Amino acid sequence: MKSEVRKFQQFIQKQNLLWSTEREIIAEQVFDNHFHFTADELFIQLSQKGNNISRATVYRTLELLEKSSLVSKIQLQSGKHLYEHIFGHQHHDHLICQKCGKMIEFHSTDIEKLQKEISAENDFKMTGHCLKIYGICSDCQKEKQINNQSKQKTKPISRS
Amino acid sequence: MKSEVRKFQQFIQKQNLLWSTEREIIAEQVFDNHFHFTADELFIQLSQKGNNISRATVYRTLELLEKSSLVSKIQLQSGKHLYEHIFGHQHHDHLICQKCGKMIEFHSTDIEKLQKEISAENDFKMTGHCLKIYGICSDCQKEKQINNQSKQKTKPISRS
DNA sequence: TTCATATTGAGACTTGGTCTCAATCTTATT
DNA sequence: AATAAGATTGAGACCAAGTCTCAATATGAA
Ligand SMILES: [Zn+2]
Ligand SMILES: [Zn+2]
Ligand SMILES: [Zn+2]
Ligand SMILES: [Zn+2]
Repeated sequence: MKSEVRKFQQFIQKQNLLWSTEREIIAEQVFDNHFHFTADELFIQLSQKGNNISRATVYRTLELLEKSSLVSKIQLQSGKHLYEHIFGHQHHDHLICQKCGKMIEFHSTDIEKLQKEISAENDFKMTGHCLKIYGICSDCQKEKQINNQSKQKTKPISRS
Repeated sequence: MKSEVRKFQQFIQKQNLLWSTEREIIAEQVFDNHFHFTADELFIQLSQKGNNISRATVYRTLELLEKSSLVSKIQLQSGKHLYEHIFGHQHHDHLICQKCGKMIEFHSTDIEKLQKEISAENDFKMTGHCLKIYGICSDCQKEKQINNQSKQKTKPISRS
């Protein structure tokens, strides 16, 4: 069992919930995914590996993983949600390419500090934040020129 | 006709679209709403005033209003969307109370500048951003103490 | 082993929003 | 004012993502 999965198990037990095989299988898969994924993509991955775990359980478990702070959910402008695991990594925010969907992670202690200051000024007890910068990544900027000649060479990711 | 509505009309015409009575009625209502609202709330408001405008048209017009930059859409953690009009105001971001749904607007030129720097460092052509700080507003912090005696006095806003 | 309780799967259901298309409206042109 | 081309609309079907229900099953404590 991966160490992150064990952490999740500890969280579940600390909450007086039960540790089920479904929860273990789902968590293993989540921590195997080294990129952002949707709930449904995860469900399909699990199904394809022969697990007969229902969509409801996948959603329920993702919610628990989020509560455990081992996984975070990202909202895209389209309204869709992505998940990513956090291996005790530093918190990060995202640059999101509106053309190809690519996400670049960054962390700015300056921005984080400013947020805390703004919260304090407003007598607001900050619990979290969400910062997404939208735009066009360097690859897609280049592609624009190429596409002037040969239209639409790479397929855009549908989900973005 | 409100001046913001006239601006919307100009936008519509500049795009070679048609200025319909429905678009005018919807825009008037949008600029009458001095708080954040959902698409469906707007639809109901209009219906209650006796307008027979379809949900589809409300959604279509909100999309146009967004494109015209007179209105902006805000995504909540819950996945719901709110709209707010922007009367040529300065761009702003939000502190969002997770208890009562209250939104406090703020603007930080420092944060904006840092975002531009981060984008430049990543060779990313920034087109927009979304910053939301979540937490508990000062009112709700106080209420916590009151609630220790008399439980749940004010009803939380469901949409948050 | 037994029992109380938590979890699960299947699929109905809900929500928020989009799409379709015939009827209607707008605008430009006569 | 009449016409015509094209844009917009309303009604409701449709869709995707996610939640809910509930009977069957699994878990963990005693
Ligand atoms: Zn890109
Ligand atoms: Zn990430
Ligand atoms: Zn509050
Ligand atoms: Zn606002």
